[in-house]
Amino acid sequence: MTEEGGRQRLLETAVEYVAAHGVGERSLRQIASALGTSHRMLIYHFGSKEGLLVEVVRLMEQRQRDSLAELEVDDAPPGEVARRSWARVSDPQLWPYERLFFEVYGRALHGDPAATPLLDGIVDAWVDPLAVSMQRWGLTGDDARAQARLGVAVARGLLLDLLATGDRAGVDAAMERFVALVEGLAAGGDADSAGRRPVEHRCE
Amino acid sequence: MTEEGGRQRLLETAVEYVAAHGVGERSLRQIASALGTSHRMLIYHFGSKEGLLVEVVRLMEQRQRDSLAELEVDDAPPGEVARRSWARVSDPQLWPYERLFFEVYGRALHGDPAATPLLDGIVDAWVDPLAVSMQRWGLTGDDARAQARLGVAVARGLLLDLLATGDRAGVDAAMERFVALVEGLAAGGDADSAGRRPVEHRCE
DNA sequence: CAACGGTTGTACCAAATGGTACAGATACGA
DNA sequence: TCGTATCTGTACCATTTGGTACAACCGTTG
Repeated sequence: MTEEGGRQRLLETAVEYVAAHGVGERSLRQIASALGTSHRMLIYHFGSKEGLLVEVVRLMEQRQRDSLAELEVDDAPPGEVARRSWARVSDPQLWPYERLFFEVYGRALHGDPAATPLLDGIVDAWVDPLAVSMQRWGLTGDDARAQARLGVAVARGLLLDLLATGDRAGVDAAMERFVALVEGLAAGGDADSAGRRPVEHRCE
Repeated sequence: MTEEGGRQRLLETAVEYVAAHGVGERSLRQIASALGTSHRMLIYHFGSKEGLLVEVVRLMEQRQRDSLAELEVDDAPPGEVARRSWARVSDPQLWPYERLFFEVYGRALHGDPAATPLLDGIVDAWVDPLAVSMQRWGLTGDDARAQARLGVAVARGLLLDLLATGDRAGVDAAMERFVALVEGLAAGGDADSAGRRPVEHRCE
């Protein structure tokens, strides 16, 4: 009924289903019946199973970019940027989609042609805007990029941890620690401020 | 011919094959013929496809622990620990296994019973020994754990980046930056001192 | 030799898969 | 009203899947 009719709605519910149940072992028929349609319709709209997968991945990627755009990293200090991004990206509501991200990523690494589009900009799309905001904080281009790349890696690594363990507190503590490092307060041993004992102790 | 005969050898080559080609869409018959056997033999030795998967994951996990044990993080300073671990874990020779890791991880997140064993200790097994070594550097228990957890996340996040982009230099720079942060050189805004020069310059 | 347990090949199975052919719907403009 | 283009349901297809039944092979031990 919308301009593109049922296709778009079908695709969106497909993403939800696949995020919840995994894309791996599901057959067209399973997916279709969960979506309230027949596998015939999926073939009609998407041509093949792989065609469906491609669209799912594309939509997923687009959503990632959208949610990235919504993050205003304009002029906040780096630590605040990290903290805010983390709060956003670690929202339990997004977990199904992040699980899907990791699953499709795994597939893409093995060359699944339906999944590989996800790899385009999987890093740069996140690093580029972050790097810009880092530069505003006095880092040179290269250092800004490295710092941004590191930040993205921290977020993804901690997300992997969080999805596997569910240990929200432990993971948040690690992120706090990273923020402290970035803010330059860090290195040390005291619990409350996540690292008072600075560097100077190291060398003597 | 080894104590368990062909089974163990079969399993080991199965891991290699699966690491190279992905575990996702491969059928028993494909795997078998690549291993120079018949699918009948795989069923005989492992009971079912899932049985084979379970063993593959188990072996994979065991190897991870072994390679972890080989890392001597005894008394090196934290930055050096990070650098050494990274050099080890980012070795291109290991990439197939790391791809496999991510793929199986994706599966485990969606509840695949053959993959879930991988989740046990996926974080703690790495964090625990690292935390011990951190404590030796004057961090309290909680901070040491958080720092170790962060380190593991950085490694995994950068690995994800590296496997997707292949941009060795960029990823290494980000890791260098992390090392610099950990060593306390980085502070807030000073550009040139921040991720440039490694440790040796640290103290003087 | 015979008997035996561990191993392997051949042939087979029911079930499920992705995909297609074709006949109806349904809507809409001429 | 017809014609036409977009949909959708039914029935079907060849192929592949994981798994099994059964007989044969092999080395050892008796």
